[in-house]
Amino acid sequence: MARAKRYQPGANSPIIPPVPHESDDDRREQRRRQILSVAKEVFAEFGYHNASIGEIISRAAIARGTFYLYFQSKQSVFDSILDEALRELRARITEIDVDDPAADPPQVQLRHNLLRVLDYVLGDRPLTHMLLNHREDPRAEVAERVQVFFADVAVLITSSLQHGIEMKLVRPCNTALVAWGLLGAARGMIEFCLSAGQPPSVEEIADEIIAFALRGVFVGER
Amino acid sequence: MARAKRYQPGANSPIIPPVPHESDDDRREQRRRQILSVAKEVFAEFGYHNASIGEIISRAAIARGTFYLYFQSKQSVFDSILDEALRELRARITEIDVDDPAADPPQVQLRHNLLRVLDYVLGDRPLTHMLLNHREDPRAEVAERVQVFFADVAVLITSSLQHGIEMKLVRPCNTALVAWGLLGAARGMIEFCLSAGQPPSVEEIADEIIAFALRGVFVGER
Amino acid sequence: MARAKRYQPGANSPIIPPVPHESDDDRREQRRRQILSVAKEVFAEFGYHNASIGEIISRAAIARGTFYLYFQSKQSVFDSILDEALRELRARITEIDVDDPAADPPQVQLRHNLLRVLDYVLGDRPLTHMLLNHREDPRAEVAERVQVFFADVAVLITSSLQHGIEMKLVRPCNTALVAWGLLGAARGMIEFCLSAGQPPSVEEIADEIIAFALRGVFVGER
Amino acid sequence: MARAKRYQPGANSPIIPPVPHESDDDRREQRRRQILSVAKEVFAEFGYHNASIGEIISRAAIARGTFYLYFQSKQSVFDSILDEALRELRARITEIDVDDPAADPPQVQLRHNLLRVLDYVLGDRPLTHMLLNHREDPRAEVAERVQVFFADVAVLITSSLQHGIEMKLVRPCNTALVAWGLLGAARGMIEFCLSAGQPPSVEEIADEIIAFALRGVFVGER
DNA sequence: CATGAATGAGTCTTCATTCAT
DNA sequence: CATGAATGAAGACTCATTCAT
Repeated sequence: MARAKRYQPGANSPIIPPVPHESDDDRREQRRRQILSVAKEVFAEFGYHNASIGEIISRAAIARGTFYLYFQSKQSVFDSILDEALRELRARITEIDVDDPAADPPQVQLRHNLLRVLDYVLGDRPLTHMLLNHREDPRAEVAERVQVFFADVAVLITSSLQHGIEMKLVRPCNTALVAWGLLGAARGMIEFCLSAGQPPSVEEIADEIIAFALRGVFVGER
Repeated sequence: MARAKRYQPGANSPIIPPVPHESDDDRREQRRRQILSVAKEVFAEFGYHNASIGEIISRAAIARGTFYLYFQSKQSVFDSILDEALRELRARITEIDVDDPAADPPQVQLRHNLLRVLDYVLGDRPLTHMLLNHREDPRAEVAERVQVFFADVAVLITSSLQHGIEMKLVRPCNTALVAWGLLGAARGMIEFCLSAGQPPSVEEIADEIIAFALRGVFVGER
Repeated sequence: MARAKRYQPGANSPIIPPVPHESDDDRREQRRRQILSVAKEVFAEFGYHNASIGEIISRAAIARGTFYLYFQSKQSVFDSILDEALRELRARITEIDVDDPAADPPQVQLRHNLLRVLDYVLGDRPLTHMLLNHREDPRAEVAERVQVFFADVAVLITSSLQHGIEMKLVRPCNTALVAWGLLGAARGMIEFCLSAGQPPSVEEIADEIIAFALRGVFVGER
Repeated sequence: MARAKRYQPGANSPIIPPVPHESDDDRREQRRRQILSVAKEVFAEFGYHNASIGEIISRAAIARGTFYLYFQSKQSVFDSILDEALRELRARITEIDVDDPAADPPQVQLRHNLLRVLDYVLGDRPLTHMLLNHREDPRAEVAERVQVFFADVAVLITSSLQHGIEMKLVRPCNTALVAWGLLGAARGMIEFCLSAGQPPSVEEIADEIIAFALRGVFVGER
């Protein structure tokens, strides 16, 4: 029947659409996401090296071979998780526009960025663990992209600061250094929230970061 | 103080050398430190898991068995490195005294703290690498103590902030959150310096952190 | 002591040579040969692919890791075996000299070659098995060198035939084709001897091959 | 005869087609032969062990399960290929009749045998590759039947030689040894032809083998 | 009959640790 | 004390085969 469905669907099937159950692609994607999700937990819990395929497949309740049906290697699951997260994060970060008079004021834009990022990050503990803690192995494959991601964000912040200085909104400073400081501050706060019993709300965190950044960086009173 | 014991043995040991030739204990201690030093490089270069005993003993030019004569396990060298570093760092961080009128003003005390820490940290790249990047493996053996150390520092900062608020020196805020933010900012800047081609001077970093912290945290104009 | 032996041998050792037991290199070489020998059997018995490291170490009564102390990989043991055999065989095959009047007559030279080769080959059944039967995997790594070896020998024979034709000793023929025929004949006879209950003596085989070759190839009566 | 059934179906099947559309059995047989043909290529190209079901089904453009609808196992496809080849070869080899005065002279009979065999063998490269190179694994499943086939042929030759000696046509010799030699010579020449850029014609090969065999084996001035 | 997702036994390889010399 | 050969547990990955649809 499967064959008929594939090779001569019209010949022996009536009006009713031949796909009552969800499509194969959907099932495949579901499985993939299930494995991905389990793997994320395992990586968060054990770290890349101590995470074993055995643990992953055991939690996912699949066979060894099944894992390799969806991912080429341990490295590749890890990469997939990271890639998706970084893509998602990048999408949530937009450069702050200080030129357009129609745009929100910088503080508001910054707040929106922060809220979007914090929302995502604090909603996925295992993932955040991975992002914050997987910086081992500086020379080799594993940590590379996390580093690169943070570096990218730092560049974004740096150029915003530069811009701000030119517009007299930001006090003159070593922009790169301060950018890394701001980024680090955000990471530090997120780290705190992860380990805190009852973490502050996303809004509170965002506001604290902003208060911090505004006062620490911006010119003028406040 | 622990440091004194190591670097100025003459200060608290009697005049007469305890043995004609270099004492066995000294020889042992020398060897130990040599291994420790090499291991630090290797851990910094490869990360904990990819660092192999083979690499360590090869660089230290000792035999496999010799390594285990000085350390119980791979884990234990790692611990030793960390322990010493953390001890050293703790010794360089003193709680800021805002009560004693004879003491330096808080900003100066803070600056001294920072200079002492940055001095140590930026003077030992491999070590800093380890401290910043070895946070993998949250549940298991490896990262525990790094986490604990940073948590300790955060507590120190938190209580300083608390104190500051009471004395109206610091604006009211979520002290723990801000403490982790400050700590993160410092780490972020240090991380930047490690990867930067020509890092800023220790003083510049310290001043930027302080400018940052003062404005971000302290009350009033400035 | 071992250390003294290495770093200051003269300082604390008397006249007696410090190496009463056989040298470390000798022991290492012994071990290596033992593993090599066992591996040869296993390869001969199971074929390259079905031969497992497990079988080899079990027969050699060594641990898994020990194997990898002496050989980099399964492939590399196999290569070592082959390399040695081919080196040995090449050394036993000398081009037949038909020009030098002081040399033995061609038949005699040929006979010596054959005797030397047969001696070696029939004295090491497992090896011969490997050489005759490991021609699988035409495109990949394994069989390459065996093929190459036989091709080399064929070239040797071909040029001898060519020479022989020029000197009117050999009947005109498709030399390459006949060379491969002669080589095949020899391999066939050897194969027979391996499977025969009581194989003919080396001399008998050599003589039969020669009778065969002489008549099949040489010009004139006989 | 089996061959007739395959290559000249019209010869022994009635006029009326047995079914309106192609019979199910025919379809099945077609599929089977298609798989067999692809598998032969894959085995020839990769060798038994490196040949994967995946490669076979991919080239045959069928599903994994379908393969197992036609063959029990990887081993069994291999066996089928071999069985057919050996059946075919056996059919092309007839014992040389030296008694019947009406029969062709021995040389001619031999030549016919050779031509028939070479025709088949050189017309199917993949198959020949398999026959010549798949002799790995002496103890286990794979190579057994190839060995047996060649042994059978050797026996055939041996008895021919025996007969020839009795009739004073062949010089006295170790018949089994010489039989394997002849067989090996043939294989060697075929091997050469497979790897040669432009192989000699079937006739040339046959004649060279005969020249070789006649002179090497037969009595008298020739 | 056809399909292809799922299975899991089997292999190679690494590396921290031990111990006889 | 020093040595380094030996160990073996652990882990990643492959692939022939099955079976529900």
